[in-house]
Amino acid sequence: MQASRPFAPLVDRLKQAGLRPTRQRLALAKLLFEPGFRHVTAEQLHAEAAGANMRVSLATVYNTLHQFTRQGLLREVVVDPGRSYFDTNTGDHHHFFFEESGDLQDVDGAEVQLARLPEAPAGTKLGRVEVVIRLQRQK
Amino acid sequence: MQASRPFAPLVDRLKQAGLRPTRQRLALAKLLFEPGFRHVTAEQLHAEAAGANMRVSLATVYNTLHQFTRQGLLREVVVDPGRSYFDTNTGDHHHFFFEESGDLQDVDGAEVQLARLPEAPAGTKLGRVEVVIRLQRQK
DNA sequence: CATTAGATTTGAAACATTCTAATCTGTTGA
DNA sequence: TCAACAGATTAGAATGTTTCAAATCTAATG
Repeated sequence: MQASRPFAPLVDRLKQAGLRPTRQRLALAKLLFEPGFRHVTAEQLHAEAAGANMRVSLATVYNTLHQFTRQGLLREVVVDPGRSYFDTNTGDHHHFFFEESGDLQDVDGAEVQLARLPEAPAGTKLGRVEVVIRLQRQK
Repeated sequence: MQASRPFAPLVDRLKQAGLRPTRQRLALAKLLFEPGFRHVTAEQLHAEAAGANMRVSLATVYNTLHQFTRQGLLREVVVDPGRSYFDTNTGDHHHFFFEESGDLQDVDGAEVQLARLPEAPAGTKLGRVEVVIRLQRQK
């Protein structure tokens, strides 16, 4: 009955992604995936880990975020020049971006309908289509 | 008959935007707006200016790009972590992003139809809606 | 043409991110 | 169980982009 061990789901998730479940990766996975969907920067996650008495270097945080992204456990969101956000929601969705605060919020994929899209130019194939809805504070 | 003077259109454009038509701003405006629509980074524009024997510091390039953006002469496009592109096309359009090369290409606004969009959350109002179509090399 | 608000410049600083080389640790198979 | 090794982690240096600060310059005005 593996499912009753506290870390088993995360361990399995890492193994399925082809990543060794090391102490650091497990700690970061815990911070990332247990609280529900989140958007974090590397620096934020590093600070959180430090706050929770997990010793993880910033370089490892970067490595881990990129590995997780490459394996489809995270999605990188680029909306803010000079800072990358990583999104734990890898499903079909888009984003509200609050320009004032720099915050991101998920928008369910069903709430955005793309009725028409151009074809991919010759020699390329369509990847992800990202919709960012920028918001300003109402005045 | 001002319109016959070579720099008059650019001078007017800057003045209308409330910006003093200084030597540097005119030189950069010339590089940006005369060849048609373009996507440039600060570093690229600085190199171009240097190549054309225009003495402009990198700080001024950054200042100018941001001022032009604030005044609606340019549009900032964020697709690449750690680098900002500035687009001289400020009309209704979206972008192809070639992940392999990092190149951007305009997609006319009419080629993308957003049939459904969520409402802006309370206290905010809709800004720009950006659609980025990521492309991978066909294999 | 003198004044001055605004623009420009250089160089340093601030940031985020990546790299490097040394050390450590899960995993594997004996 | 444990030795061996591929892979992971680390600190700190390095890189690249962007911003800042203070001194100098210049376009616009009267």
